Amino acid sequence: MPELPEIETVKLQLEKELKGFICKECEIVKARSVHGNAGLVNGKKVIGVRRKAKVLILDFEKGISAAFHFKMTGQLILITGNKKRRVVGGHPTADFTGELPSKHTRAIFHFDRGTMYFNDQRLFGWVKFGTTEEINNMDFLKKLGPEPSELTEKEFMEKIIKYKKPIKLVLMDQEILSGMGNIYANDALWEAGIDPKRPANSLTAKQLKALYRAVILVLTEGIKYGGATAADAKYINLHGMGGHYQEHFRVYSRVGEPCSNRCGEKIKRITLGGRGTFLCPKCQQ
DNA sequence: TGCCCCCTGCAG
DNA sequence: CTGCAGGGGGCA
Repeated sequence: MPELPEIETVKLQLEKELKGFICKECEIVKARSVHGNAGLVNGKKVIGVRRKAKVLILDFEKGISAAFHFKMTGQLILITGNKKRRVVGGHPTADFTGELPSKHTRAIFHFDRGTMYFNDQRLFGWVKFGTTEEINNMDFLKKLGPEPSELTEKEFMEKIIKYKKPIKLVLMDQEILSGMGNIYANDALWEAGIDPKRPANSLTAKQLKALYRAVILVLTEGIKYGGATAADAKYINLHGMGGHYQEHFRVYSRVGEPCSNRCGEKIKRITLGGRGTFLCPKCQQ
């Protein structure tokens, strides 16, 4: 799923595209993907688009909001009046080019100037409706830790050093630090030359500093390249997909390939916390 | 903190 | 067929 840079990309696009659109009706296709009262947005204008970690929030007039979590396979596809597919976010399924609604469509926003489809193949994602206050105060958002960019180097170091679990799991724990997922955590650890299995509290000050820089670097780069569309290059040319970070993966999904621009060792895949973990066994210690 | 689970679909 | 997928919750 989309991690912070992917959601940020969708946010930036929707901010330009969707502001001022009036939602005539929100149609629920799959009830289990929709929480709260979708009818709240009917007849209301979109006045803002926000992001908190991996959660995308649409603010409507009269104090109404809708929060999306894409989890692994969620996506939004906006088709404007001229039938052009404009804004997409999330998993690279055939839905980007196929008929809409697709079999993965879970909710449809019928706007005065276009239609937006919330698709989610694996049904892990959700959209939650409520008053803006209810959305702002929802448990999921309140439990999130700070995003890396909200911390100074010193604050980052003091926070990370408190945990003894593997550093990669610390980076991915949304209650400690929010926004990073599997791709960027893997790449940041390579960038900093740190073994993902290292207990966080065993890192030296020098390594923590390098990690802070690495985390900020890969997230910034992710946003700059419009996120990562997919690990597999075959998706790159699909219409409407703007992400290019996958062309800059350091180790993520690159098992067996050489540790490029560094030692040339073969990149290895292990499992950590149940997730695929990629590393260079030679230059990550 | 470490497992197992929620789902669907695709590649090997 | 098995294993794997950008997330996260619940359980011991």
